[in-house]
Amino acid sequence: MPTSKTRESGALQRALVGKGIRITRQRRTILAVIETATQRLDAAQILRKAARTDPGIDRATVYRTLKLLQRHGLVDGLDLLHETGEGHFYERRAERDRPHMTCLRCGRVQEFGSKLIDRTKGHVERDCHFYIVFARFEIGGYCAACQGSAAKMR
Amino acid sequence: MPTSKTRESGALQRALVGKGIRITRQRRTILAVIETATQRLDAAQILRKAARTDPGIDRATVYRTLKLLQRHGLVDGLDLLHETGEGHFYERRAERDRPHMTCLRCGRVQEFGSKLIDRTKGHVERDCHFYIVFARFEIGGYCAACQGSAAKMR
DNA sequence: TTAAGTGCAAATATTTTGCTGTCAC
DNA sequence: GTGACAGCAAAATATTTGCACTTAA
Repeated sequence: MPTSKTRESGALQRALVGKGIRITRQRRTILAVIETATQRLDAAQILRKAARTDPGIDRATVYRTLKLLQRHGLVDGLDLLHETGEGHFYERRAERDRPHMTCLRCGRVQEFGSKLIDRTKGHVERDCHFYIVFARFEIGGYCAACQGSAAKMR
Repeated sequence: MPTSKTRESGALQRALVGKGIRITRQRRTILAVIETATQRLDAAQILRKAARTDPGIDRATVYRTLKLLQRHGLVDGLDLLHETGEGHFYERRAERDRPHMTCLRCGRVQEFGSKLIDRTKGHVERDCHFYIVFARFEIGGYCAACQGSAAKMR
């Protein structure tokens, strides 16, 4: 499964340092788990992976760290936002803030930029008096290469 | 509970009947709660609201009904890419394909329509040769009523 | 009638919290 | 040195399950 967009390693940690937040060994471990994750993880999975690096790490520390990251907008607690309704999963936030389209057949993800999206956001802020914290535009379908070979869509 | 936008009432129930699933008083109550909800509800909220109509209703029944609805794709539905466990929040499935904004403080969801979104989709289809199956545009932030009182995080 | 559904209570699972000793800065 | 943090254990929440009794179809 594709999509290997290199992420700036250590970005989360730098963000925390930039906010004057103390970095501990445990936090470093947890951040690394989240940064290198290839899929969304729930708290238990994060704990399990973190424990491979740091066996003594405690669940409470994981929960507290996730909450910290959420407060600072560095991860999305999907149970907060429920974008999927699935709940209690965590992932880095940045990835989803960029508009992207996912091919339902080959799984490839492409980003796209469009001024229209910014205009839409401006429109919402102005007309609805809504203060936007984040916006996601997500498209699913079939990419050029997969069209034609794409049979059914659920 | 006034829903400004009238949704076809009883649609969930009809869907279940259509699938040959038995309708009980408790299920009818729960479906009504979900259908008339103006925001996303978690299991406890659904239970509380359902209990106003049917005081004896049990949490286990709520959980079992939610699971049933999920299995049949009537609530929450699946996420597009990673399907997984269960969740904390539930909503009618149809809502999510429409552009909406969620207030991070009060949890209220408002839909909005914008021609700009359709234009963006057209743009993607044309320029990227991408066949769109679904598109979601989701905004999180603070609604007019919650602004100001929302400053704090910690 | 009778399989499916409900309530109840107890079992699990998940998340939070109070406290104390420790470590990052 | 000191205030923030981690670990531990216990509490608070949330969800699931076994079983006997009901009920929709």
